[in-house]
Amino acid sequence: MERHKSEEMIKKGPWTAEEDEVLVKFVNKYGPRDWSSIRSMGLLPRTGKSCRLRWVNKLRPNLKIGCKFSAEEERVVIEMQARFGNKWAAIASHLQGRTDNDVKNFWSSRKKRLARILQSTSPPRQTKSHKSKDNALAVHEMPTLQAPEFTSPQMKEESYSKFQPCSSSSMEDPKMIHKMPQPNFMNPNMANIDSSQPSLNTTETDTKPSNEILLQLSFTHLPNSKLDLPILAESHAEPNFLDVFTSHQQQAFELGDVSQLINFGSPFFEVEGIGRDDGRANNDRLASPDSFFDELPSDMFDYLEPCPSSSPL
DNA sequence: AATAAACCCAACCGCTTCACG
DNA sequence: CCGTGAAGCGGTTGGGTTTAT
Repeated sequence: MERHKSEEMIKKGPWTAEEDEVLVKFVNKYGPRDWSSIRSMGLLPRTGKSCRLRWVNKLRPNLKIGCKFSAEEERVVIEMQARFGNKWAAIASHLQGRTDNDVKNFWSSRKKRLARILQSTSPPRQTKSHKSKDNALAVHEMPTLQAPEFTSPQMKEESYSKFQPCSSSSMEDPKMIHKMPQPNFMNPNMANIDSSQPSLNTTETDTKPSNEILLQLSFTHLPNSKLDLPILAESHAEPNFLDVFTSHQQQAFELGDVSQLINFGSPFFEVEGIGRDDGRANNDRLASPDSFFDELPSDMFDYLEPCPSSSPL
């Protein structure tokens, strides 16, 4: 296969120790910028993009290389993902020594683990004819889950101030603070929901945006894997925990098992009109990391020993 | 011991944003 | 204001490693 000469000039694939050395020397000399000049100067046959990525993910100082996420880190990731969506860089900026890639990989591996757990504990799949797409269509019948309502600017501030970026993170960028996603629950990117999926927002979404659901959060509040689980949609396909969640909710709803329905909900979001205790909004439950974490399925996260090289957050 | 499944992670790609001329 | 290139970001993939059967 004949290749264009310019393509041959660009190396791809794993980095060698020699390349790393060159890159580190470059950064030490010029700083972490002008990545494209690494190639133009003839130092490395890599694109600037590739160089930057290598530096950010592997070579920059104070990275926690080969160190699994601690319980505290898991907690931060879970909470921040619930609040802000898949803003991996923003989340990583709050975790010392972690990169967006780390957070992203962590999250997706837990997602896969979740899918597998659900699949392995689900009852035999129904036939296609029985199941049908009614599941999806019935979604709009779901009760509306409510995001915590910021009744005052102070509440909102307090909510954000819980997450301060790690000051020592070399990844930190002053711009990042401004770029920290706001809890715009109307932003489709926030929900980590495949755009092909039916929206779970019920009607009136545009009238009460701040109250609408952030459904991907529910992934962290799975029922215990030993419990009966919803019938998975199309188990030959990639399990989608949106499906799982909605079908579980629907199942509970259809069975009139309100307690199960609520328990599957999120501490951040309450079922509208159905309080956990007395029907009122349980503000004292909102955003409580401890209670939040206690509800996670025990086998979803590792809670590993703190990394020896990590400093307490 | 062999194999499959699950897990982990490095790296790439495409898109968006931003700065600058 | 507009075009362009650099940088940043999120999604995805592929391959190596570990664990389970």
